[in-house]
Amino acid sequence: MTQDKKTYHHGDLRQSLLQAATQIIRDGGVDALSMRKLADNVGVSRTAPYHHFKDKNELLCAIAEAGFADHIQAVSELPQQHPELEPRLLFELYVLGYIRFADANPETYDLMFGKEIWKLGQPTDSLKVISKRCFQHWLEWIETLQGAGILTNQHPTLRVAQASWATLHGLCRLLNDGIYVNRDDLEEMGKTAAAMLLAQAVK
Amino acid sequence: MTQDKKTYHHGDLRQSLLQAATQIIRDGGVDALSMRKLADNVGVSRTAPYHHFKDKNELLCAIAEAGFADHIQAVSELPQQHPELEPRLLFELYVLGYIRFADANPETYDLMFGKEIWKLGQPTDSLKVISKRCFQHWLEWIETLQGAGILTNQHPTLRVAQASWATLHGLCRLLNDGIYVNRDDLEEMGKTAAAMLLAQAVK
DNA sequence: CAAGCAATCTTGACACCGTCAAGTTATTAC
DNA sequence: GTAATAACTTGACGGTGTCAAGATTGCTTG
Repeated sequence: MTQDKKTYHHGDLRQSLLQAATQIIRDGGVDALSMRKLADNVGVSRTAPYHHFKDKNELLCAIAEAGFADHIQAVSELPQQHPELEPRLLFELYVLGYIRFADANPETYDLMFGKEIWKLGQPTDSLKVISKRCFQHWLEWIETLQGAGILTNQHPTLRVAQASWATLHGLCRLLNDGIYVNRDDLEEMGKTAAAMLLAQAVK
Repeated sequence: MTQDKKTYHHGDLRQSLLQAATQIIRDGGVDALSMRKLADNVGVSRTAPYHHFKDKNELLCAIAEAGFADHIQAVSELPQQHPELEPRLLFELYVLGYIRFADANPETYDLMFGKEIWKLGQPTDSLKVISKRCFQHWLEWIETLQGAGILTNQHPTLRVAQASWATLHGLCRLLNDGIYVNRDDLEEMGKTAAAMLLAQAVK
């Protein structure tokens, strides 16, 4: 896969690195990504990437950031794409969309919400910002649904948002990590989860 | 920390390894555990551990297994310790117990339900058995609660069990991985989650 | 257009890691 | 007591992230 060098200066190394890294991760998981292999893959020396990313952590943050951007965009489009849908169905669609994203990009999802970055590494400032924006988005929607009376009002918005997010997140993790939840159950699980969250509102 | 060797044969290396490994993990996380440091820590050569565990994966499985045993025992004791409690409160206690366990032993929890073993490594047969038993336990309880009418009957027991587990698991992961859920919110979060799951039953 | 400076990329080195192969020592079984 | 076996050792291999120092190039300013 090593491509022969043409010029001393690569030209657009940063972008090439991100692209190649994303591909490697998609193929073999985060653990398949090493700075050396990545560099070799792009056709530069082992330490060349360090001129564009302080360290591996920063590279991973950049990938996660792109993931958040994708996620936010996909989610933002939903209401506009289905303006006729009533809130409950839209909510279900959102839930399914969330789960499908995690299923389709398990490694990116892992990076976005995993301990690799948040606990072990140290999230970039820009990553912090965009991840917060992602949750904020959810929070606002939960508030809307609470207002519309289809989500419980008995708990603060923040709590409901956290709890519901946890449900989706937990589902995705169980699925992606390969324990307790089977891939075939995905769609049904998503609908069950959505229904259970919504059932809440009935007083 | 290296202790000087006394005899060529250690005597009870397997146990010592497990103990030391658990300690290392508790202190510095799973990533702080290396076979070499572990061996050094116990006072044997680098490859001595390999006579008791096929590889690192098997060691980790053994630790996770012990974690499951602890968890199952703690949970099994609950109903006996509080026989007077009504199911709803018992449920809340269970939820809080679950979360507290994850909070008190984040690294073990990670090992028990994380991809390190289930996705990347390969779970030991005995680990598979005990983890299944753990979930089975939960499943049976959910069934009981469904029977008592304090958990929804609108979805199959398996689905409800998966969804509720996912909620707890997701909460613990967000907390332990350091994203979206703060450690100070723990108790309140647990109660909210328990309440949201139970609110379900109201028809 | 030339000179110098900064950005980019290189090789070399270091300290780790998991684990295989082959040799050594102690314990156990006959 | 001797043979087999389990427990443990050192040596080695290929892999990792990343620091330091040097080479090459492109850009800026005079």
